[in-house]
Amino acid sequence: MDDLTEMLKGTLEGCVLEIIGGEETYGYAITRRLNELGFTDVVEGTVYTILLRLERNGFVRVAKRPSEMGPPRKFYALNEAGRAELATFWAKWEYMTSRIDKLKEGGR
Amino acid sequence: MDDLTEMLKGTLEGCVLEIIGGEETYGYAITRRLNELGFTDVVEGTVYTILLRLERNGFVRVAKRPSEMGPPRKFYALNEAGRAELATFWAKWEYMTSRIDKLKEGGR
DNA sequence: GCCCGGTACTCGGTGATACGTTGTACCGGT
DNA sequence: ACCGGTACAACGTATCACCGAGTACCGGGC
Repeated sequence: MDDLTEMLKGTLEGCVLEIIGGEETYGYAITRRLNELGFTDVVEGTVYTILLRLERNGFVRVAKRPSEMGPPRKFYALNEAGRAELATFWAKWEYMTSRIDKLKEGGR
Repeated sequence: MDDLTEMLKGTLEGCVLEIIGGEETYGYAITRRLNELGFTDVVEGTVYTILLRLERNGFVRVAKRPSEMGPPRKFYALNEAGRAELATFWAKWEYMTSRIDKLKEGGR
């Protein structure tokens, strides 16, 4: 699939929130997960900027833990604000997709 | 619905393409149409920048015609390249939404 | 005749976001 | 000792939607 970057703006952060909401995890693993999901072009640099933004905005709690496979990992988990943000994200997603699907169906 | 601007990036242009694809129309009317559709915050300035971009990228043919309700209007219609671009847009949209819905359903 | 609101388009600048690149650093296998 | 995989951070870049100001055409009310 060719370039999705513009279309992912505003939604990729939501995807990361959803992944973190599912289980406590870390940047490198999140990138792999997104790649498996089909977002093959998403690179680590992108995910880390999102994670730093989430941290700065107070949506996550962070714990640094050693790894057996390399350097230490920063594990992220949603806090209360993060769960609220995730809920608004899905609400917006639902709203937007329904309108666009309506437009696609030739909705007058 | 609160701010959708980030989420609309990359898709709003596709919406405009779809609207133009339906019938030859002009900027002001496209804005009204988007507002009716539910994208209430989309303003004229945004639509005009998209239209100029479409023109610059050779996706539309343009015809200026007088109006009985004010200044002359610039009518836009899709050309061959525009129809192709619209098709790719919907392909990307389909691709992206399916992946994200899978993520939402907890798809492993 | 004059202003005002609605119609219609253009242009310059702003902010947010994903991406590219580079750099740092830990680790195991050869 | 080197290399590839793991793991994070920081810089700059491009694109896009938005905002604001400006220009201009038109009809109706005063």
